[in-house]
This record gives sequence, C-alpha cells and structure tokens, in this order.
Amino acid sequence: MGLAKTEMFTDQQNEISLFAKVFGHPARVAILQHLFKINSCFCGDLVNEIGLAQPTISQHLKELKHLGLIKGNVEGTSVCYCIHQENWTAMKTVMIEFLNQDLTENQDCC
Amino acid sequence: MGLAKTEMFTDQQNEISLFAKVFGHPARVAILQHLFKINSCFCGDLVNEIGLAQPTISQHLKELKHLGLIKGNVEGTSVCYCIHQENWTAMKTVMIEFLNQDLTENQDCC
DNA sequence: AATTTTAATCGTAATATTGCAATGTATTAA
DNA sequence: TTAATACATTGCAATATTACGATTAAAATT
Repeated sequence: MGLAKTEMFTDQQNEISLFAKVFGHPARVAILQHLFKINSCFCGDLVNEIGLAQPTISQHLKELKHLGLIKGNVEGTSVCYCIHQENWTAMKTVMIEFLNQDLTENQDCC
Repeated sequence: MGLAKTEMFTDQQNEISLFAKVFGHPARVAILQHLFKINSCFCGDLVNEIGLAQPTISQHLKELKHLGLIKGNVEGTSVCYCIHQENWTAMKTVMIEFLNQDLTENQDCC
C-alpha cells in the first residue's frame, strides 16, 4: 500500500516514527544543524548553504515547522527561522528514551 | 525527483538520516521495542505481535538487519532475532550527539 | 505605481516506501 | 519420501516523498 497503519500502533510508537521520519532526510538534518550553529537565519541563507532549490528548502522548512521543531519569523520580505527550543527538548526526551532502552539481563540469541 | 542527493551532504548527515529513516515507521519501532522487551524472539512471534502480514514483517526485519541494528539466528525452521548490541550502542552515540546539539548563548529570532 | 526581493504555493515528474498474495526454500516431522 | 512449518523473496498495486520550474503573494525600494 505505502500507507502506515497508524491505528495498529501505540501513540508513542507513532510519535517516535513521526519525529524520526523528519530526520530521515539529510537536507533536514543539515537545516537543523545550521540553525543550531548560526542560531537563526533567513530562508535564503539556507538555500545558499544547502544547495537545493528554494522551493525544495521551503518545503523541508514547512515539514520541520509543522512538527514544531522550528519557528519562523517574518522580517520584511525575509523569514527568519530558528529552533523551537521547548519543542526540541520535548522531542529529545521522547527519542532519547527510545534510544536508551536497555536489554533485560538475559543473553541474546546469537 | 524523490531522490535524496546524498553527495551534497556530509557523511555524518547522511548517516543520521539513514538511522532516522529506519525508525521512521511505527512497525519497525514496535519490532525493536519488542526485541528489547522480550530480548529475542522468532519472526513468527513478531507477526502475531505486530499484526502485519508475514512478508511485510520480513521486509521490515530485513531493513533493520541491513542497517546492522538486529541480527538473526536460524534455529531449525525458525529464525530468532535480537538486538545487535554493539551496533545499537554505536548508532545511539551518533543520534544522541545530534539530538544534544546546543544553541549558542545568543537569543533566538522569534 | 512600478520594480525588486524574498519566500510560499502549485503542479508535476521521478523515485521510494509500504503491504501483501503468491511463490520459493530450507528444515523438521510423519 | 511426503507433508508441514517457518521464513525469505518476488511481483505488483497503492501511496508517499522529493525536487524543481512556474507562479503567486507580500513587503521594501525606487
């Protein structure tokens, strides 16, 4: 189908996969790293930095914004983007809890 | 296009996005959580646990195995899967470093 | 007002992902 | 040897994602 059957998974599993999916493209990883480094920047700066066309960057920014990980501020004809710190921290908590799962004390099978 | 231009990103950015992509589907998150909880289990158990068809589970397992996050052990007609602990830890290091990026001391734009 | 600048949106082509029925393969059981 | 079991693989349909040219929208500049 190509359609994830979200209703058969827990809210937590769906949330983790939604966060992970947005990190599943190197352009979005690069955008986020640049925003962390530069702290805030205009959309046009990202177009120059990343090297994809402006509509493509705009589309990636839209996805990051839709998940709440960044916010955009209109300044004249430009839009200044930055990390949404509270939401980033909340996401981090969910993801790190998933990554930090520990095996039980039993041995593995292999 | 639908094609990520991996050559325009750093190895680190590509690696992060590859790991993230495999977590970008709730079925694979559920498989991993079950393996962590149960420690090791047969493919058939996962089919019952998750509720997707056997070929679908098999395909998700293949992707997890291809990235090295799980390993499979043939036992008779069954295959026992478990977390690949060393590789999981290595992945965790990369992902947590990404998630733990800190903003510079400057204020954000918004 | 006309032009320029910046970015969002639309439309569309190319490609990737997901899911599963059907089938293949290897091992065990009868 | 035949049948049963467990899983992988193949093939394909449905859907999602990615990229970008063309266009639109809004504000700033001339």
